Amino acid sequence: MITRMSSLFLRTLREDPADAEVPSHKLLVRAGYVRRVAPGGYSWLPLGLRVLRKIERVVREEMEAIGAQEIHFPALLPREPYEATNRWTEYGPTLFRLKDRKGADYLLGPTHEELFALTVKGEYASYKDYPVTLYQVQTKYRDEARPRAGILRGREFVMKDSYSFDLDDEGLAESYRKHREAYIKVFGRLGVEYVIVSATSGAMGGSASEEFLAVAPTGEDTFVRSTGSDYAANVEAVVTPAPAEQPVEDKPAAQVHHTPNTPTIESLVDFLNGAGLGREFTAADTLKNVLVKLTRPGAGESELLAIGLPGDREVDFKRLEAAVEPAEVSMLDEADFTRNPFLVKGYIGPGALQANGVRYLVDPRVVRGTAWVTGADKADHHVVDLVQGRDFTPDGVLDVAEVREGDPSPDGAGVLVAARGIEIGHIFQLGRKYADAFGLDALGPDGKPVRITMGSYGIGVSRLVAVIAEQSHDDRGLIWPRNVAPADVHVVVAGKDETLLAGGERLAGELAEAGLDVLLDDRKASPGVKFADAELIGVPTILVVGRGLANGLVEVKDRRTGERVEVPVDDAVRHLLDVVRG
RNA sequence: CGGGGUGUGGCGCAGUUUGGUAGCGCGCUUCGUUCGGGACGAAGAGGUCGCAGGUUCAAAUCCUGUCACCCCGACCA
Repeated sequence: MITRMSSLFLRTLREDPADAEVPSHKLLVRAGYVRRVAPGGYSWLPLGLRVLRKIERVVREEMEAIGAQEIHFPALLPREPYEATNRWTEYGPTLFRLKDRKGADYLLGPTHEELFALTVKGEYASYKDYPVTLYQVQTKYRDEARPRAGILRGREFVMKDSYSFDLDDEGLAESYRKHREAYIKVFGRLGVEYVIVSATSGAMGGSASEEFLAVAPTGEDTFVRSTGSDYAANVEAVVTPAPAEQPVEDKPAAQVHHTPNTPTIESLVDFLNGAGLGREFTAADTLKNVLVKLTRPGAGESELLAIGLPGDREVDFKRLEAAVEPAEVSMLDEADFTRNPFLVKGYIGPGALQANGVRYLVDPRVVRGTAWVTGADKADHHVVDLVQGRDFTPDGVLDVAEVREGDPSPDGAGVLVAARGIEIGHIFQLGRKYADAFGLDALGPDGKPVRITMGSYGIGVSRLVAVIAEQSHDDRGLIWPRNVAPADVHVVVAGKDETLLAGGERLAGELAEAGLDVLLDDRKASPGVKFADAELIGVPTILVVGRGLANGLVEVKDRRTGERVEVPVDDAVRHLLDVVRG
């Protein structure tokens, strides 16, 4: 196929758009792949649509390869199924809701677990029908609080979501494994640099879950990996190893000390070390008690939650939010302290919390037998050697302290290092949450119903366009991997001479004849403009038909390396076929 | 939702402090010259200055209100 730039619906921009910050956003707009129409909403222009379609094709091929069958739901959905799973409420303001003319509630689907479960329930009733995996490539809607970075994070985006339905846990594990393998193939074919990390399951519910994160400094997710093993996890999902429990009997008795003007950890440690207690204290010896409010979706009232963690750590609010999902977290205000006079700012200890029925959860490092310096619930007083399991017993463990580079890896091998990533895929073993909600059963061989177990698997298809651009560009423009490039070869006619144009046309025709997609720059622009546009657009191979043609030579340039070779015109097609087909 | 900022031809911006009826670059049209790294000359087309109200002889500019958008933070494929 030949695409002539003289008639292609394309206008490149010389300057970066004013609203773009990240490279992929700037370049996709400048190169004429996408245009913004609304906050978080983008039009796909011809070149952009080609890249999107190529990614979709790779995704479809790998889904079909594991036996998944494509179906397609409406994006506009009725409220009822989401009411049944409580997600109409739990999804919160991120759900796009609208009313029809009769006042009935609708939503624009953010993800389609409900519909898939209902559809399978409607068609299948026997154990002989299972397992089955269905998928769709759909436009999804999420009313993001703040869309940003162009199509990296829009309110409308294309997602491939698939769902597996199995009779038992072993089947689910197998479906999950197949998806995991399929995703590895997809991202491999797309040339994306990524990591697979343990993840939290968020609003979807369910248990086992892993994320595929594309490595990019502009990413919004932080993940860690171990220097000593292949352990990797989203920071939200890092599990802090608990130290061994210790006996409580041999610990010195807890003692309350007058510690004037020590509302912060730093001032407390300074004071203790000057107090002549006969030992050195560090921030890690103190137990900091942080209070937050939790609001459950649909509930009007919030409840207090106290988190106890070593004084050298902060609460990581992303980890906290992930841990208490779907509840919302907020800070306490002055009114909360007034209402709860037992909370003495800067001197809060486990004693008053538990005496007043505040749920008290501690960091995994705060195990039985450990001794702490913590607040004595009285201004200017702290207690030293308060021992977990003897002097206080928390209500449970909550692992939400910040994760630092250099922390030991949870698997015991190596230490953690951090990096940024963009979520491009997520696989879940959902379990029976949705099957329970809809009573999705199969009649077993013994005549008894078997509750179906589900998996849910997503790929951010449109986001991948931006992710690839983010990972593959230079200061001149985009550099597409072969499998997703909008064309195989970009033929630049470098000059307005009729014989050059004729030569370019002829070569383009031969290349197309040989099965390649050709982008032919037959415009009446100067060579400089054409070269610059070719580099901006980013087709991996550029064929220059220019001054050498008089001597029977054309030039083949590699967009990525900049390497150029002259080849005889008569060898050009064969040479390019070799280059393109690798 | 908290903080910061911006609305002026298709795009990027100046003009607003100090009111006098809109300008620059890119892009676009026509003609000529040019033609391997974003050419040059000449002539053009294109703007209710976000919206509403007010002050004034006169408002892009001052006042009031309002809307929208962008960026940073809290949320997610």
